[in-house]
Amino acid sequence: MATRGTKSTHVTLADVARASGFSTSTVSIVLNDAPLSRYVAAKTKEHIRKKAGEMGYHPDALARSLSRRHSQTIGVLVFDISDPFCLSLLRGIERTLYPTPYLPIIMDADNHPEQFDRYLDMLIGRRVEGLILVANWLFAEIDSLSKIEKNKIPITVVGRDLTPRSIRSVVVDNEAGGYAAMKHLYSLGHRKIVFLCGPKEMDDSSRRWQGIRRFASEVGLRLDPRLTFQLLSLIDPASGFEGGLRMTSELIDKKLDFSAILAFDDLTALGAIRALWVAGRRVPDDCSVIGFDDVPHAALSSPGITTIRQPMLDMGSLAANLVLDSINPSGRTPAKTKLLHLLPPELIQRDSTQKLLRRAARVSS
Amino acid sequence: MATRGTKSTHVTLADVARASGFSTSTVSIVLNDAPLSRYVAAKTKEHIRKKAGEMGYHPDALARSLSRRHSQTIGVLVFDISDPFCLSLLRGIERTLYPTPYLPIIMDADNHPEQFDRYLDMLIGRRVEGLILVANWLFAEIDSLSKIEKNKIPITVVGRDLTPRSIRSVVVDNEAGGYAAMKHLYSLGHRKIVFLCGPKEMDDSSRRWQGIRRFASEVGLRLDPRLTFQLLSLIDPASGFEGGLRMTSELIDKKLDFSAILAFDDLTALGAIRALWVAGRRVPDDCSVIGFDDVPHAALSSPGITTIRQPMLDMGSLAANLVLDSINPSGRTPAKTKLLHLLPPELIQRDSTQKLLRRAARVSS
DNA sequence: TTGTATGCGTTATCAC
DNA sequence: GTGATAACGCATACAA
Repeated sequence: MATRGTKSTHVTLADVARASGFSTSTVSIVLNDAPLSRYVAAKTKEHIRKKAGEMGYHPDALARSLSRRHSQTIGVLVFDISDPFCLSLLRGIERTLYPTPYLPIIMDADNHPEQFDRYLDMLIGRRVEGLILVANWLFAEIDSLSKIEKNKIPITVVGRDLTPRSIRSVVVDNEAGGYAAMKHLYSLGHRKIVFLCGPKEMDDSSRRWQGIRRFASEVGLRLDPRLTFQLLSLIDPASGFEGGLRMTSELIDKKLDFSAILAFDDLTALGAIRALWVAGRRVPDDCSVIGFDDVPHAALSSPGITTIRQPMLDMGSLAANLVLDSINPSGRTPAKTKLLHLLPPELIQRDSTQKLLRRAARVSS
Repeated sequence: MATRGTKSTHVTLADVARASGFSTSTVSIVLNDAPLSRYVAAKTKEHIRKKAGEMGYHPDALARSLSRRHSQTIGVLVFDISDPFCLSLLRGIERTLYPTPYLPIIMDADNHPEQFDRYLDMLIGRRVEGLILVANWLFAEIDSLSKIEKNKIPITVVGRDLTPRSIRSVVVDNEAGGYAAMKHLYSLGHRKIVFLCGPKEMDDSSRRWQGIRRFASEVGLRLDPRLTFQLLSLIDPASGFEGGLRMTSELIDKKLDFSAILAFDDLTALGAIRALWVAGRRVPDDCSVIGFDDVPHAALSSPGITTIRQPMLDMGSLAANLVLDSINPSGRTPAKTKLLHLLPPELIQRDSTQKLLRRAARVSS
């Protein structure tokens, strides 16, 4: 009475078995190149393979996972995929996972915490064996993460230090980055430097700021509080641009003297450059600007933006390797058990910064 | 002997049933709010729900799909996720799918055809009920698509017209876009216009070119072949920038006279702007530049780039709706059955184009 | 109002 | 060398 439905259903193992005249077990063994297939006659194998190909058989991954009790998938939950920051990160993850049997499943929370939660549930429901969280900017809803801990899914977050909650984290060394940015500007001769800091709730921002101050104090430079600004915490993460634009415009209106801008990130730098452009000031001739992150954007602007690169490809790769390793601990894990993974940033020199010209007075006359 | 393993396995329906003292069916019915749950005592429901919550029960989506014979997933296969073009597209897809029970599974082929194929197989293997292909740039491997047709999975491609292969396609009206771009430049007074066309293999490019010529012939403008360039087909899609940069530099070296550049896309426009910047020419004062696409980038440059926007959010949304609709045909499908969906582009005026100034002679002296 | 039995497509354990 | 058969976790028709 059953199974005669040729409706819209997929070709199954049983179908192939029937068509090839062998049992499902044999077919399964052959098609998977299982150890036992060594004992299967070459002819049989060939025949089965051919038949399966003809029929367009695609093994049902769901059923397979159920049976094998592994899904062979790793969830990648991105808080905001439109953040240029995470693109290379995804690439790093994918490239690392590609040669393995693990499949990344990418979900994007679109900046909505509820969505983040829902997708997290779905990922758990799909029995991902590991989880990579790409957390950028504000991302407060860590409560939901308790679920994960309950389900003992190995997890790694990248882009945010969650070690206080004992979650393994991969982040760039923001302090070193801030230090490097400041050092770069200083060594070019800049002293009157504007700081466009990120929202204060943001850990990244304060770390970078620490690095900046460390360098300043090392060389005995006083940071002018009148030149220090702070972005409001914005709901829309892309509005670093708006922030940079607004702050810089105000700065120009106030007719304060400065020769360089150190922006919290590249988007903010882009906003600052826009403000300068509107005011008719040229970068880098009239003012140097340095950013942070090295988003794809930074290289494509004119002038190209000097920035502190986060090694995003590497960070993605590392995150992927970390979860892979905690899924099946390979060999003796060197120091992979440690919680915080701090990657070194890199100064990328482009055209938006240059040596301070002799003439010191550059107040907008 | 069995099932007593408290290893690292998940909480199952049976576990909840055992713990709550009811049968798996009752638990299943309650937890799914199935029709039959109307007849279950309120107390029972509450008890079961509470228990399930406490135990951290997450239904196994794999097993569920198997049983229900729907995966409730839609595969989204992107040829190159780092292409800024596709970000908003993904957003459009996600937002449309979010309120439905369908889950998008995003995969990125990272520009590699083999990877594309592999992921396609995996998606089919995971029994996605629909497929959205985000095809940008060159993307020749349509052969693999025969698999999909075999499996009768509803499919929609966006960003490329594949209707010749009778695949439903969502694309911007490139011809209209080219026309609009040309019209914009012309109406600003520009006559000596440089054309930076895309690779000739690319359908988008030739359509845009058609639109350009149509406008030109309407107003009786002769297109100067010496000012017309064509990008080589490049393996790396991001190298539109390089192409624009190189072509424009050569152009400047040749000391040809021009007052505007119509670039095939925003990246190419950005490259052109860089070349102008390097040569010390200002945009838009010395030369207007118009792009195509309106990638996020375009708004953030200084000057902001005037461009022809592809309504990517809408395109994503439409694609998602189309596959949803062919999964379960809702009501009388108006004209959703048609193959080609052409969306209108929109001129976004920013700062990179302006009225041609009176002084005509602008050969680099 | 709740429980029992069966099937979904695979894999794995054992017999033959 | 190959073929039955029992899980895997869930949903559901049918019984009670």
